[in-house]
Amino acid sequence: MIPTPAISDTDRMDPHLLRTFLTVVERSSFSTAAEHLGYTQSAVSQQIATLEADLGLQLLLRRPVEPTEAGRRLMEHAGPLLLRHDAARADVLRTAAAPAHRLTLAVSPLALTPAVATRLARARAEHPRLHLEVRACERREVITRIATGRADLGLTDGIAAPGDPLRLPDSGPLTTIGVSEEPLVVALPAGHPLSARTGLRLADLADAVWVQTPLCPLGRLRELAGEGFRAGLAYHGDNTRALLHLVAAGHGLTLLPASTAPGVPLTAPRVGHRVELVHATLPPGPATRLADALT
Amino acid sequence: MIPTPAISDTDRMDPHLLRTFLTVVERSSFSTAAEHLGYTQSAVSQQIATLEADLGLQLLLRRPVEPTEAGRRLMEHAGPLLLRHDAARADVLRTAAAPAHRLTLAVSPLALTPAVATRLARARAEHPRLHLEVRACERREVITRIATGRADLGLTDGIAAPGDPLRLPDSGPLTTIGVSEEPLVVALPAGHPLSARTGLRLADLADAVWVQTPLCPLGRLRELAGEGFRAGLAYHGDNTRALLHLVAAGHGLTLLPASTAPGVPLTAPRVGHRVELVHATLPPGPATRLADALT
DNA sequence: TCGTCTTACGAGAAGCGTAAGAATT
DNA sequence: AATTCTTACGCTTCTCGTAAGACGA
Repeated sequence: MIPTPAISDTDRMDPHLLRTFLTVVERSSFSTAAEHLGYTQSAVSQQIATLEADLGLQLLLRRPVEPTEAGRRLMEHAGPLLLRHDAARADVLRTAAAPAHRLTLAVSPLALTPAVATRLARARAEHPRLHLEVRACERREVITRIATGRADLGLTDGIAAPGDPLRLPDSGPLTTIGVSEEPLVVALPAGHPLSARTGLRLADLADAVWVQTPLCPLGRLRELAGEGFRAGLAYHGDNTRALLHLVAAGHGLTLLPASTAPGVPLTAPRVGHRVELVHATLPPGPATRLADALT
Repeated sequence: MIPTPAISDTDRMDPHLLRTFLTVVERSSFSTAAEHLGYTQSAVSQQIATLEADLGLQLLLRRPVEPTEAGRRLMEHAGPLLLRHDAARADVLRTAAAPAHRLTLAVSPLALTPAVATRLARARAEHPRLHLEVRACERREVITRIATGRADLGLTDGIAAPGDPLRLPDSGPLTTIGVSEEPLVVALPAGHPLSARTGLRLADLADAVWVQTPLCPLGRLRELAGEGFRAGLAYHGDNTRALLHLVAAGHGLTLLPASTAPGVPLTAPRVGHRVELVHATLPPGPATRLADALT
């Protein structure tokens, strides 16, 4: 057990220190982080020193800059903490914001499936006066944008067992509603041993080599189906066509929503592609109406 | 949408301001909060003013002190945020803590069922040199104690559909393992109309009047079974015998684990009582061994 | 008038930038 | 020698406490 003083130590470890720490670790550099944050190198150095003194632990190794064990632990907390922090701020400010007639919808790369696009068209038809702005972004950024008020609505997608909700990062009370589900298909190169199989099992998939890409995160597959899913080439873009080319060339397998990978016949067992609508507590007005229409 | 500056506004709204705000709202008083936190009334006043100026919103009405709409919104965020904050700190500090041979186990009032107590005895028998200290506390405090390092292990209980995990407040990465499940029984006074029923349905329960008590939170029942569950008398203690006396006297119904309410024959449909073991990432040592033995 | 919150003001601390100093490559 | 982090030092800003003021009950 860790001894704790009367009420709480809490009142150190300020957000700006955590943000600086996070930036330093991400960039592996005090000076670059300082530039990025608008501080001097000196200030960053002092902030890290304050943090380390406060906790009584070394958080970073210098030259090269790299987190220690304790630093890695703090890393895991700092991100979510700052997200919740920004989310709280945005949520409070939302109470005072005037209902806008221009709505921003953040969408992750694979969220705009044909079914979802159709639904969106129908919803817009019901509210013709509404200016809707769609902004594509990374999957995790959808949540961030909603939480921090940089988008009013969001569409995220992910892999889940049919009927199950997605596991989204925690940023306070967000409403999520399932909008669409469809099968996932297994993309593999011509002549791959699995393409001959008829009864496909999860274990077969786990033994293969997979392209490592945010479009089909291997970590999530392991969560759902146990270990395995060896990582091959990493692809960091959001272009499914390019991804399929990589698969065809034998760099590894991947899973994609059936509608995104036409002509791929092999359905993945036990898992599907799910799209969810995400939003914070909406002010009554066009945002609410659009959200309702989408559901 | 809310306009956002370059990187982030985050670096205001410091933890200590949130803590002060929370305390002021809880106590509905600046002066009492100040005393409790070890500040002057003046300091608290200034802190609240800072917070309000930063957000550009009034958070509190004065005389009587009461949160505004925005204030209530901030309230909902402040608690969880501070919990995560303390949890992060404690988790980092744990990396450096020496493995202790005295373990503290926090338990909620209904967590120590006969089955769990037996299990605990067996686990202790496997590790005879271990000093174990059991600390009873409120249900939500179990999580707080674990997260902030004021306990090494915890046992919480709650109501859940059979097989489902409990819904615990978010305070970062905690490990939870189901330890025991048993039926819930419906305690009701002699001669109550429901006692004659044989096929009991949830809807019947929702129509009745219930004793409002942390031992059987009505909010949780509504989450699981829809609205209804009218609140009767409120009982704030943790004494199940006293609670059963209140039920017998007709103040309302309640649900209790079968082993806690001997002689009550009526099993609640669709929901059960579940006990979970909770802990943070444990240092290798006695804590880990005990946790394993409990599972 | 009493209790309670706000405001004014001064003392101390904290935080940042400049600039010089180490340490590593 | 160049780069990068740390330290010294001064300045500014912040924050708190004391004390006086305002506002309600």
